[in-house]
Amino acid sequence: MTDIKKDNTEEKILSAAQNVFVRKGMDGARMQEIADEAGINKALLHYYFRSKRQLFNATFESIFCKIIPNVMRMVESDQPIKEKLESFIENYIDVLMKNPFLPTFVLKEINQDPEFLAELIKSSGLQPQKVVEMFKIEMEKGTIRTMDPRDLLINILSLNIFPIASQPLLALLFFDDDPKSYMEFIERRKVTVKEFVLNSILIK
Amino acid sequence: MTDIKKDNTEEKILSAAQNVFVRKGMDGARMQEIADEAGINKALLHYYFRSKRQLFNATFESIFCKIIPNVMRMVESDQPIKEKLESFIENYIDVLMKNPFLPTFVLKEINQDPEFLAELIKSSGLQPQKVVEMFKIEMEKGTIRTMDPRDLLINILSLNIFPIASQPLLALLFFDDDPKSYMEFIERRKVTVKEFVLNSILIK
DNA sequence: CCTACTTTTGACCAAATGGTTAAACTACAT
DNA sequence: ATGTAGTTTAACCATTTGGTCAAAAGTAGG
Repeated sequence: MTDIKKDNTEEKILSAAQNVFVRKGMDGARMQEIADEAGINKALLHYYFRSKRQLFNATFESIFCKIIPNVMRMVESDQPIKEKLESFIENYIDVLMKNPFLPTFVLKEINQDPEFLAELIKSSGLQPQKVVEMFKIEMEKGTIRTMDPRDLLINILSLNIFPIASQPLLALLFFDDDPKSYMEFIERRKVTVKEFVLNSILIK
Repeated sequence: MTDIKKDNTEEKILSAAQNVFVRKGMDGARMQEIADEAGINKALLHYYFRSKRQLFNATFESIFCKIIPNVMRMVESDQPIKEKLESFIENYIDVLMKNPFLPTFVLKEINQDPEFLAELIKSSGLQPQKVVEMFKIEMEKGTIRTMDPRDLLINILSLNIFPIASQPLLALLFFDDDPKSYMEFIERRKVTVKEFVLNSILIK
């Protein structure tokens, strides 16, 4: 029983912490609010995670891993480049749509603890060089236009992430502040971003 | 004399507030730190701006206006679309490079006070519809590929802003955490983003 | 020099906040 | 039953924080 109980409350805490931290950010979040959201006593937070910082870092890690992972799947697949890119963009936008606040949160807190972030990236299995290498090879094969492969990857990430991270502003500017029609717009981007990118780089 | 002195300290406060708020965010910033940075007494902050919120809003407004303005210049110019887009992208990346923390800051605090943001946009003279209209006309003329004009504008903004807003992360991932070589990369993007966009939409 | 004013300051306050501690509770093994 | 280990809680604490206030300092005109 002991272990089950422990895991249970630890999960409750982490989940509550995610909600609160994502809404309020590291500095804006209150330990009391997290405790309330988890339905437990505040001292218990410190029992499981010693300090606010540690709780925050644990939270950040779990969120960060959610948004990052599937870059690598693109590299390992053996489809032709066009299909690789298509499924990558589509999947990625899909993941972001299901967690629309996470990109904002990550951007917000990127500066908080640089060493921790570096550590996190190292241990996350992310290997951007691999992706860059793959693009290089395709360029040598002549399937896509020659350019700095880092530009290509960063462009794709920009097109995927930014419109979601800045949703409140863009929805206000272009969609009458209606989140629903903005999300429909993002849904359509699964197609339009693919077209935009492929039109730019594909050699026919 | 009265007015000059007043403007002076008010400016000092605003400038100090910008530094601190941009570094620490709304919640992380301390009134005392802002006062120190401005070299004045903390009570004076409340004398000029009644509350932290008001000081923050004033700060946000002044920063927001810095990054937003030159969208409209693109519309009003009478160059052909290709040149319009080229100079827009180049100018915009240039502005962002000179204020690399501002995009992060705006993204961070976009959620803080939605009504205030809406007010701000209204009074800022921003008219995204105008830009959208312009793109539509060009598509009808057949100079650029047909697509949702909002997509086009948002794509360009994404490609310009995101790489700067997420500098700390991207520099860590692709540039050995060396800010200098990352900024050189951004400088090169003045050219490569133009190519990327024009390649995608221009009809030759 | 005096007066009316604005600007600036130091001292102060109540509330909030992250964190601690000692006691109570739980479940299991002996 | 009793002891023991981990878990949970209420009460508490030191510090920080945004904000106030009355008095001092500065300023300009009469």
